[in-house]
Amino acid sequence: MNDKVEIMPKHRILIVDDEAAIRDMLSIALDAAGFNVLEAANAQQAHASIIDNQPDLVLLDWMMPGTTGLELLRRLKRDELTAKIPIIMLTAKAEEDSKIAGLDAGADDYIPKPFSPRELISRVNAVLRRVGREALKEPITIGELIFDPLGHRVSIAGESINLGPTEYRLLQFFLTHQERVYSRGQILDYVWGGNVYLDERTVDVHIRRLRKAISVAGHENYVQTVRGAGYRFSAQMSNA
Amino acid sequence: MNDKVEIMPKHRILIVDDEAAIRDMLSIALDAAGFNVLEAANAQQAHASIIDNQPDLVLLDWMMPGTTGLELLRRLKRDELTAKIPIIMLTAKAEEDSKIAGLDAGADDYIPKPFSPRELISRVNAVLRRVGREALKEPITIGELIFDPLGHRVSIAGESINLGPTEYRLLQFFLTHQERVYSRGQILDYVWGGNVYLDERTVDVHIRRLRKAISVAGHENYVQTVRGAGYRFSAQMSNA
DNA sequence: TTTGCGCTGTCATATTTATGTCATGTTGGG
DNA sequence: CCCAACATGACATAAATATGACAGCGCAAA
Repeated sequence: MNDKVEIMPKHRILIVDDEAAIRDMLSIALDAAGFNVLEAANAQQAHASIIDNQPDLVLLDWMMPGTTGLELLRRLKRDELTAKIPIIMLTAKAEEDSKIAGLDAGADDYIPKPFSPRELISRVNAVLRRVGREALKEPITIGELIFDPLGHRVSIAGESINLGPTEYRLLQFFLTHQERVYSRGQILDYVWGGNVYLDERTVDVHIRRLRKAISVAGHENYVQTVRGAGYRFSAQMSNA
Repeated sequence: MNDKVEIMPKHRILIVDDEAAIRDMLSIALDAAGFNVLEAANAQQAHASIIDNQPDLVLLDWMMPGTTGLELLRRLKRDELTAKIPIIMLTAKAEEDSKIAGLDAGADDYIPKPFSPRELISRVNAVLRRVGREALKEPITIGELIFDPLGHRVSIAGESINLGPTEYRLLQFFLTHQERVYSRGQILDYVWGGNVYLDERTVDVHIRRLRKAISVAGHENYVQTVRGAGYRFSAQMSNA
């Protein structure tokens, strides 16, 4: 058997609420429950933080000055890159309407105020468990290449492939964003995380390492160079 | 200097409202803002006008006798041909319900009555801008040729075509400006960018490279030479 | 604590690809 | 039939990317 003693990395939770008091309350409760807490006071901050920090879950207040929670929710769900981040709406309105509209727009759960910290934590965990299962569910197969998120393993034609952490994330990113060109800057943002300052050429090097790793058979040209634009992962071989 | 006097074609806006007074008010405001205005007094007229005139945007009253705005909205969004036309709902109901239902059904924005002409114009422009941006990401298909901006890929009959960055931009320019002649100077400006000094003959060379690249089958004469004037991209083959 | 090893990011250098210009061949209209 | 306009292939150069090497770092085993 394998070493399953892996430490679960702390989940990052972003709290979006215009009232500092509520943010503090939530923050304390979530922190005590072992989460990593981020905060934003409005939709703009929230959006920036989501791009930068890629939180695992967003707690989103329904009513906010300026862009409302619902609008932000829709915007997030419209963008492919943020669409899969689970959202829990918080609302003081006890009406069914809000609940339905929120869920329709893609919220994963809905917590009416007032709520107890216990209930909050329980719902958060429930949503994380659910989406966790879904996100990690099926391995991604492409030709002979199998990417198994559960086992954190990549194999080609049965042979297990050795990838460094960065190459693993890079491959995961590509597999979940196929047939589309990404600039080096974008790749740095999505694979390395928002606020790193790195030479863009670093991407080239990791691309090369990834290519080398998966080039066991003839599986090289999945990762394609698009001159002047960036890189693209494509299942459809570009040759005849 | 060059002839940069390109005329922005007026956007066509369809107003759908059963009250003539409101139609007039909207019409005047939109006309003053430089839009081309169409009108319809009920859902049937509206539907016919949308099919016939392909407006760039529809202003749709929520409450109308007979088929309501919401029903028309749903119908339009169901039909592939009209699904992409942006719709702004107008409503007297200030309730969240309407807003949510409208947005859920696919409306692009929602303006509660009463509203100022200024707000109307601003929202219309905002929606048109957003839709315009999104349109840039849509693949362009012309015969067997597919131009996919997101994948940064051009293919003919399924086969991927190899283009240099400049040829790619040149093709993109032509695809978004079809059926019109552009001088070499104009093409230099649009494709190379304003401040380059290059021999105009350079355009010829790139035109040739583009032609060669897309001439896999018989797809050559999309790019047509107009003696003494420049070049034109035309989908309708000019043979025979 | 020390040692060793795998990972990373950065360079300098090699390799590939794209670009603009030129010389020369073709074409079309008057 | 002639001339101006356009097409084409070749080429030197510039630009972008690939590659191999390397040193610092963190972590885990000894």
